[in-house]
Amino acid sequence: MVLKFYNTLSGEKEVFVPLNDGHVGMYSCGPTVYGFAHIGNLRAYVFADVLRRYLEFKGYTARQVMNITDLDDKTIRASKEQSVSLREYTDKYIRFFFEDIDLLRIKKADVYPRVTDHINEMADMVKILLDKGYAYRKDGSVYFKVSEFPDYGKLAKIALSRINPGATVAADEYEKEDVRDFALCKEKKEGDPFWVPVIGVGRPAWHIECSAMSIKYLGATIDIHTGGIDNIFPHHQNEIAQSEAATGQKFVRYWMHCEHLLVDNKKMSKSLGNFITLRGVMDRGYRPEALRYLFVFSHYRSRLNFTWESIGHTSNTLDRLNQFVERLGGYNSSSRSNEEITMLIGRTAERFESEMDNDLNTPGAFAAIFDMVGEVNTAIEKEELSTENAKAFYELMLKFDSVLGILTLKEKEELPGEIEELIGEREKARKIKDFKQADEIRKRLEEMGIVLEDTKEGVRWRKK
RNA sequence: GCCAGGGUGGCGGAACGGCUACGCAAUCGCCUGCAGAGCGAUUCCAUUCCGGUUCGAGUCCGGACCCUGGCUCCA
Repeated sequence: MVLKFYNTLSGEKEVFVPLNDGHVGMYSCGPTVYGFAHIGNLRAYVFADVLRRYLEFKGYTARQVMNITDLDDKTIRASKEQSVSLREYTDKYIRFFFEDIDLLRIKKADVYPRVTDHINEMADMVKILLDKGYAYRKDGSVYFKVSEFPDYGKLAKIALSRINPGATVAADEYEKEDVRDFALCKEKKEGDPFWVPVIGVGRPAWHIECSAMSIKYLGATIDIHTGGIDNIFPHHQNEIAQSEAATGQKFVRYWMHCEHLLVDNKKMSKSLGNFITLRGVMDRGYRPEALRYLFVFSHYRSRLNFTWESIGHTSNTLDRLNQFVERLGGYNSSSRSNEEITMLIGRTAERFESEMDNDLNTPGAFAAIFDMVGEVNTAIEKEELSTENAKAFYELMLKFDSVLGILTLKEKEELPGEIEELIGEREKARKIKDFKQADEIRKRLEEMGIVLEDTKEGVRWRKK
């Protein structure tokens, strides 16, 4: 099976071959920490997470870097408004960011570089660009000279000649030589932090940070760079120009972008009142895994329409998947297996992998899983599933979940003695068909948060 | 205005030009002391519209309508 990814740069699915055998270097555009992340931002992080987990599933080791943008107009303005230091202000939202990704079971990247910790690296890079003639100073700012970089526009598929300078901005509003040029460093402003001592200009602009930090932690050329689709232009386009101009080497081999998330078919915005955060989802009583499932269930290159109805459905599916896996975990039967069911294990594993190999086709992977679930349930019903089979399916589900990250299996925890006793009492009552007593105990347990389910293999409990 | 990507059942969401994806919801039955889970069956004219190519179109071509994003330093 061949792993393929859609590369924004070529506009095609390409066979994935990392630069170094068995190892993948990836950079993911991270948060600007001036407020809570909304679920659209979170989708992009979950996408990067699934990608990374799948690379590991395939046997690669991955080194992942995600930037934290703590220096930009928004963070500066907000920290000033609240009269706290920039650091103090952004620390708060960095904490929230890490809480969110923990809740969504996103694996930690290897490095989370903060922009304010890498001013020197950026300055060095700007200096190289100035020395090489790719950049120029103008009134205290530094700009990248787009006309010096012939491939500019290739990623975004915008021809330089087609950029219409006067379309949206008045050309003479900016003191650039060419309106298409973009800022590497911004002019010093009164009261702003200015941290580019090396070249004596204002603070670095947005785009340069990803280039400088990516090169520092992953080298001049990386395998994969991820981000939201709205980063393609100008952000990623500018990253390519800066980085390749500075190093003379290819910057990114595979560009992968995640589509937008819509809410009720509309763009999320505060004014529409459809700005949703993970906390907002949880306040409505949904588990973080339900949101993650919604993300993972759709393809990353499709727009995802979030509705409260859809996340409600999602929750039900998750319950059933969890129960299915738990049922397998505790399965014990004298049933003999047959060849068909044994072959289903390998067949499903293969299907899962070939779907995922196809540019992370998670919806297809889920179809494989659900087909298997149905067949296994039928086998249980027909008493054709052996204990060994169940164990194999159980392990297979856990393996899939190492990529998907949606199952919440109850740990094999001991119940308090009191509850154990009640369950025992209820079993006794059921044996002598004292159902009134049995139902009463079940009700009491439910009030204590324990739900009982009677199955062929005996009574099972789960937390409410 | 320009550029790019889209419009699939009640909802979500897949699909090398070809064989009911899948999930959720709904209805009925089986199982169960009951409940839950599970199983079986079923319902619903699903591919935005109009033409065309083809033995065959959700998929390719042309046109229309609608949606989303981008269009340079946070408009």
